[in-house]
Amino acid sequence: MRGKATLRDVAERAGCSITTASNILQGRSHLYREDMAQRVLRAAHELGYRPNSVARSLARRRTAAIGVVLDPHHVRLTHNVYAHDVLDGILAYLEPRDYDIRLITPRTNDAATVWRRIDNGSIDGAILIAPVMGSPLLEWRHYSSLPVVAVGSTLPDEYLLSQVDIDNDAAMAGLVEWVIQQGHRAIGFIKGHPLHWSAHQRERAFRRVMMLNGVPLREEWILQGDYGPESGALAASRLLRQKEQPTAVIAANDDMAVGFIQKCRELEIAVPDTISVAGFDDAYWAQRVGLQLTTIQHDRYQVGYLAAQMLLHHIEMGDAPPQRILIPGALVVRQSVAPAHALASMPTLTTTLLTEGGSRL
Amino acid sequence: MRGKATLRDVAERAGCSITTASNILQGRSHLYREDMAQRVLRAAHELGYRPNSVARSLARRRTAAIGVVLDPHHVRLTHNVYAHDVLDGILAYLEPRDYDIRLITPRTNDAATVWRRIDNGSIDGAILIAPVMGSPLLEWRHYSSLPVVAVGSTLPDEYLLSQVDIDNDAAMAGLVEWVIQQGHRAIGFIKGHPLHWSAHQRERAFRRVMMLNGVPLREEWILQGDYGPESGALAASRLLRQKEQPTAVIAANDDMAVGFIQKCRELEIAVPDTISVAGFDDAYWAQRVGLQLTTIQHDRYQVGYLAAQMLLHHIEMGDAPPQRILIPGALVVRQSVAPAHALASMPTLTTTLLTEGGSRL
DNA sequence: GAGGTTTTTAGGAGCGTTTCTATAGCACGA
DNA sequence: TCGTGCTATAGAAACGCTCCTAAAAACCTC
Repeated sequence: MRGKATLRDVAERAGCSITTASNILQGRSHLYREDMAQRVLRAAHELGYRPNSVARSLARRRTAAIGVVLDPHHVRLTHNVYAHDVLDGILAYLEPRDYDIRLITPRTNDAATVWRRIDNGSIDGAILIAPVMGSPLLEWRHYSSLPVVAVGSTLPDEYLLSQVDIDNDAAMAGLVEWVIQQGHRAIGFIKGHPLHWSAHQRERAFRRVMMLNGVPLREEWILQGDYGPESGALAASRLLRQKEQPTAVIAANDDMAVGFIQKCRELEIAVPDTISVAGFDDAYWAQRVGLQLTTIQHDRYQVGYLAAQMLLHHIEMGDAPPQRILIPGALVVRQSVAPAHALASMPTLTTTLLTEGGSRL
Repeated sequence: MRGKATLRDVAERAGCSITTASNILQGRSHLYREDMAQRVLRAAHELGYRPNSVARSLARRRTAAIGVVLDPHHVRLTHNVYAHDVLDGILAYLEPRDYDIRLITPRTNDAATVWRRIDNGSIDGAILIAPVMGSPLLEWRHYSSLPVVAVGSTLPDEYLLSQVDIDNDAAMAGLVEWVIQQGHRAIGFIKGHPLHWSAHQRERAFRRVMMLNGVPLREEWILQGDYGPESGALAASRLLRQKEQPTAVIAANDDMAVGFIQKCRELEIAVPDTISVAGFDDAYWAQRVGLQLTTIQHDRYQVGYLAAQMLLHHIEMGDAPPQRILIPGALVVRQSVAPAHALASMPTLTTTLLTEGGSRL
């Protein structure tokens, strides 16, 4: 019984036409006499009428739903911690605006299948979560004319995709700068996953700031990782086996930094006394485990929130030119990095410094 | 141009009726002559035709979408770690079956609004993520006739909801039993969030097994927590301030156990040498941080997978009676619990023991 | 070559809304 | 008495698809 009452039923019970019922239920009751409006509203209430959103979408040619598309590369949502916070931000923005969210996780690279699942009339626009290099999703403009915003990957302009991301370059630059200021001249780096744009941006910033400060870059101290903690541990065992070793290591993310530190503990190498370690991301779990990781904090929630906002704007405005928002990160100084030559005097308070602001395309 | 070709366009181009095009594109080409089928398929391909899923849903009276509903209580998805794994399992089952997922996060308790958002014809069924006590979602049967499966909360039978959950009772019983077998007779407990069914079930199992084994229950060692790490730390400072202290503490989840251990470290109390600590859940982040937490591992992914399977079954079968699946947990022995009187001989290998199996309603 | 079967194709009524357009009914001034 | 301009309401055509039913075409058979 419930959930099956249709507009026709309401109209019938109120003794009016479907048009009338529709108008009044959409809030246009000023068009009608007071008592008519009351009759319809009451009828709807008595029948427990709920408008069928599918029929409405068809008639309106708008679905009031947006798709959140996970790159096929991120096989499991779980393993993409990034996505959770972003999703929260998206939900927070969209929920009060009565938009629905469709979670789309293509598990194939077959273009026809992927696009049939994404652009089949069921959404008004989409947010792409961290598309990686070579992802079929990057060819969006080629397969779909739906508005779209990419988050978590700062993409080259030629893709013509709107984007919201953290400012990887500026944030990493600030971190490296700071480490150098701590007196370190022998600094290693653990790279992120080679298919992630962010990995390259963070590495590039590292190299640039090192050069600019005249600190020698030693390739044997720049190790490949994949953003996973195990790869950090692996990098540690590789690095610490070398004859000469850096006094500080910057990992492209916290997970690898934690893996690195774990391995150091196993090998009984003191952090930060013997070697300083910095991370990036300010991962939730790394914080509450007493590692006191010096890292870059950034607001993933806000990334999602702004992405949703930008997407709705695109949906309403029709095709606006692609836009890019970069959100600045903040350096969080904890205790995993010590001054290079004054190991005794470590900062005891947790300090937060803003790195330089974001930029716009 | 793209994404706008309609069935009519395809039919026109292939020189046939809409019916014919529809049938062939739905795979019923055996009804037609080979060349007709080819013509239609080619036309569709040339036009880049993609069936409009909204229109299809309306006509078929099935949406091929299910809703994943987060309890309003879990304000942020992020803070509900549980949900991620479950969602992964759901996605894994549903994606290959061409079902869509709608993420629904009601942020209000107003019934009309909540149900207008959930049961408005846009989904064929729903999975409820960990509804808490007093949640409006529990009145599902009262507001909706859609098939539904609850996960993460083992609910009383009277709600008439199908469920998939881990077997909190059996798993906790196994853990407590094991701790007692390690020789502990002075055991404390940190309770989970009072609105979560699981918190009560875990506590009840703790009390029962203690009684059954004739181990004295000391209420001053049974502390209220809320599943968050801070509440574990708080419990630690409360407990460790007492004149008499337990030799082991069981926390209702890992987050609290970790908070507890952190606080112990601060207070320079050795774990497990002075006090043993066990957790529950085998949280991802607790593992890779060197805490070596003895805990209960359970397969949240499978919970999601089975819930999705059960839901689809309900959708296809019409109203089957509510069903309940409880998945057994596994005791993972690491190093945070030491034998009560032989602190030197701790297990060095990580061992996994299955607790007793699940049960069915 | 008429009647009967079977194969192949088309017609058209939904599905539940929205929305454009039309039409009563009525008061008004000219 | 006749438009004119309101206000309050209804009709009906979409939206793009599915699917039940029926018609047309082809193929037999005697």
